[in-house]
Amino acid sequence: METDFVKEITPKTEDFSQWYVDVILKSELADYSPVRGCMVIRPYGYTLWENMQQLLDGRFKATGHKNAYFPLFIPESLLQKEAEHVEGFAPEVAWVTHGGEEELAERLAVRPTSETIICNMYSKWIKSWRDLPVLINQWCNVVRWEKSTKPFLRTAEFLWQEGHTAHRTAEDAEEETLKMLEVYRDFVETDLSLPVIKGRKSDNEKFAGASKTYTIEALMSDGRALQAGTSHNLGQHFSKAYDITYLDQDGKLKHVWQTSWGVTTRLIGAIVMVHGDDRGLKLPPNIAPIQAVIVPIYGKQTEMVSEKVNEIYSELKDKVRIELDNRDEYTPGWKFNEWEMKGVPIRIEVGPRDIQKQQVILVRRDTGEKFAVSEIELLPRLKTLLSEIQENMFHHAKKFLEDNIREVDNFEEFKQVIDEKRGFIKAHWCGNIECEKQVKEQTGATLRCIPFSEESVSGRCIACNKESDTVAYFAKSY
RNA sequence: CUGGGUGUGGCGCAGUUUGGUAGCGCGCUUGAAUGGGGUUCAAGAGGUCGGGGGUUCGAAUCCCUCCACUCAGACCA
Repeated sequence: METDFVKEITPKTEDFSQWYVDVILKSELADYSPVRGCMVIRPYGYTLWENMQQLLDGRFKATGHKNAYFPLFIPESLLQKEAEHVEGFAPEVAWVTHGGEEELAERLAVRPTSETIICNMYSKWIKSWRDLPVLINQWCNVVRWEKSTKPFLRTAEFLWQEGHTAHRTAEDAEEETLKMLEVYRDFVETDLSLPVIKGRKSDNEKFAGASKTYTIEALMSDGRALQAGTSHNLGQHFSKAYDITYLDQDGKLKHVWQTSWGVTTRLIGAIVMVHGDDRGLKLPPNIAPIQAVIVPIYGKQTEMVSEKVNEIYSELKDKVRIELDNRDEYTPGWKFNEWEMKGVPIRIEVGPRDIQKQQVILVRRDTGEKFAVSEIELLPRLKTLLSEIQENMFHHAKKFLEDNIREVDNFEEFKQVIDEKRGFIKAHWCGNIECEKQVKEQTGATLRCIPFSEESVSGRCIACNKESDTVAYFAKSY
């Protein structure tokens, strides 16, 4: 029945990729642009991003970080100082070679990430143990010349935030790395209603130039995993390459210990893929650009209804993010579909019958539930309903995640689950990179993370069958 | 980057096999009625057929080439 509502959206079960693109275009989150691999984030999508930024930025400030801005361009010589890092990013760096008609003496990289230029500045700024820690975040765009792109999940240019910190000791850096991972988990689970698995990346999957990479992994509703945020302990790799030293209390010159961490507009893709359905988007109330929409039903009493909806609107407009849809050229039914497609959490219907009974009709986007509420109770009911929806969306997604984690202890079963069900596979792993590669080659699944939460249980490596007490999550991923 | 698919008003498509100067639905504009799950009627506007080159009297249609989007892989947030 659902497909009858919005005909422009391909059903999820018919073609998940097409469904995803349809939802993004029709709901006006984004559109393709004339530039290869680059999309336009439209006002509706950008407002969503601004809401996300605000909630994240508050958390960064609360943990002592400050925002700054570093240049878009990075001189080639600077980029090349940390070998592993360059090697990792080289294939996807965009280069500026000319200024006007004149060829530059040195090429400039368009930042794929800002470790190198930030480290360069840190080496100037940091002199003493008293200067530490340095806790800086930057909101910006970065460019990675991707071979194949998909709106929000992978584009040549994307928006993100990157935190870069410098610490006195290895322990401080590790603590910061884990603290920010937890900030991400809290934000993504609380405000985006996206349940995640927290863990560490294998050496093979870690960030180019990091000692350790921690990750939060989410599961899309087609059973593929998505890396939703990463936090890196950079150790002293960069401080040695970029000469960031401080004079410690003991009079010795030492290299700082660093971290970096980031999340991107990719999270918007995750919101679409986890919560969306055949009718379109479903947005968590905490970040929804519009939390509730009023749809008037005029009937023959245009004036009376118009007066009432205006009254309700002005009463609520400072208390929730609300919109009054008083367009005359569309029927109520059309509007219902439109706002459902755009994922607005609550719809408020007001018609002549309701006005008589001094009530309004509320409809939930997450469950489709429809019920009457008296006018007096509208505001408090809206508030509680918004948080109910926020939580319900989380629990719904959490159940899906839990239902799609399968424990497997032999390779045949592993292959079968990946082919037939997808989702996360929990299996023992000996820690050997060869075993990890074998799994990838033969099943297409990658090692997503080594979870924090598992107590060590001994078993046998899924690939080589050796004794192992390490458990890992594997999945096909975006 | 490898392999498949697609490109024709804003969107979805027909027309391409067999060359003859572009059509349908939706949307858009104007007006009227309608209004509790994509409402109806009437009148309009809108296209160098993805780009370039070639064959031909004549190309959306045949040939070459480039590009974009998309799907499945490889690489990555």
